[in-house]
Amino acid sequence: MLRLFDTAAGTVRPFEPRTPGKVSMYVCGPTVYGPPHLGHGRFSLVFDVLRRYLEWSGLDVTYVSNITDIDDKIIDRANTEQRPWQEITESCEAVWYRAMDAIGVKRPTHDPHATAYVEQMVALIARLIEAGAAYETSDGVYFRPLEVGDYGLLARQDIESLQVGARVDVVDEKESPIDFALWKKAKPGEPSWPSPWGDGRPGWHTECVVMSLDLLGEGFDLHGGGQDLCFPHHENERAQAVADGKVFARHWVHNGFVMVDDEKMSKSLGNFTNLLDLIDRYDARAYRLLCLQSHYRSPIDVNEKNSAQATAALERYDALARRIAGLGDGVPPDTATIERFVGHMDDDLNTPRALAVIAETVTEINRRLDIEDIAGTEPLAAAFRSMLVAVGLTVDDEVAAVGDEAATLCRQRDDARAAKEWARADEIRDQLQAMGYVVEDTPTGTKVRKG
RNA sequence: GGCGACGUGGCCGAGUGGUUAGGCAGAGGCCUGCAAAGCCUUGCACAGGGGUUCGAUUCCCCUCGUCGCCUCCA
Repeated sequence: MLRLFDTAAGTVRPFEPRTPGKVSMYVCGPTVYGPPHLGHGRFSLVFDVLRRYLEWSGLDVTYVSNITDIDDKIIDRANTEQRPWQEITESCEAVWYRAMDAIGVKRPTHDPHATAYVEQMVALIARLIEAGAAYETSDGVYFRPLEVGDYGLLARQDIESLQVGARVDVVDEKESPIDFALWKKAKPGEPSWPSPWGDGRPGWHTECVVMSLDLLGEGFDLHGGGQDLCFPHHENERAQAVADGKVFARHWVHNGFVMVDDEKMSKSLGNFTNLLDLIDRYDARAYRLLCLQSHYRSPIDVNEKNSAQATAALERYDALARRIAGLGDGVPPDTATIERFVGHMDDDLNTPRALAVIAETVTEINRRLDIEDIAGTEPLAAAFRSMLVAVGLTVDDEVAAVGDEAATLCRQRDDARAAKEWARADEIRDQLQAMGYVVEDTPTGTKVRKG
């Protein structure tokens, strides 16, 4: 059984879905005002791995991840660029999904947009006012965290220290510095929606409360995001749900931060924090492998060296995939291997350990193939493929189609080698390498692939 | 000021009170016509100082260092 760290409990505990066999998870998605960065990439990959692993385990997963398309930053950008804000949100969303597709993140089951939920948000805010958890001021509606008994649960701080530490400017009409806006009354020129408190727009955190409960229902299984979302975002979502008398998420999962090399290095790295740049420079799978190589709750450092290392590691998987093409199809995966893998994955998603099992399996398969133990290889090959599916890693087992010219050279080289004309064979190899191919001799003749 | 995380061999990164993580890179060997791929072998590792213990990298305390959060950040 899967055990996961739960931020609210502060400890690893069993992950028990509300309905056996089904999992409902909500992962806070992007605010669409700019290109996705490495942090977006990490949380997307971490929760994609979790989702795939659950599905691989036979569970039916409903995965909801929102698109926040109402936000001050969107409005700012629209004003700065003199463009309609919808144009910004639409183009950013397109870029977002392009990046997600590139790194192999499955599309969510539902991707609710904040703009489609304004009415429900207004209704929630009205109920919160009625319940005494929120109050209207001249510029909006504010929430009173002090009304929520266990406020600070996710932040792991008590409410007093939150008040003492609050760095926000105290707005005159706010009762407490920790109160936050649920509704912002519109200023001239701002996009707005009607409400009992005048035209305006939703404030903070409300959209996720409404959308998660609408699509997943009360007491949904898991709510996730980056560690920076613990507070204030998730804390405030939870506070609103609690104040509304709702049972909210049963399990809170947060992934660690992404570090990029310090300023000294970043100069040479350029705009390295942009996810699209990373994909551009390295194998698109490399970032997933990097994320898998460290535990999801640890910080990871992304830099050129790590990315290059991950890319090199992928080649080993690809090489094996080519070697076992056609082997092990329809054969049950090796039980002992899968059990070890599952044991590590179930242990709070210990992907580094799980990856070690995969690496050991690769070695074992190669060893058996070296001695032509095909029968012994097949269950391991099946296990290898299965484990990759579980973590969402793809391998390239295609011997890439090569041009006619290269194919001809391969045949000529085979002829030369058969005739033991080594100088001629080496010459042709040099030629192929100059064309950008990696040349390998195999029992079935010269094989080339793009290096 | 408050809360929290972390410091492991050339690099990345798991883990454990006494026994091999794993990957990448390096060295040697096997295989190969030579390579490539693959396999085998190989590396005073656990920030520093105390303490508990028969024994600590692993538990406790302190120090140093790095980092995150404390209301609009994934």
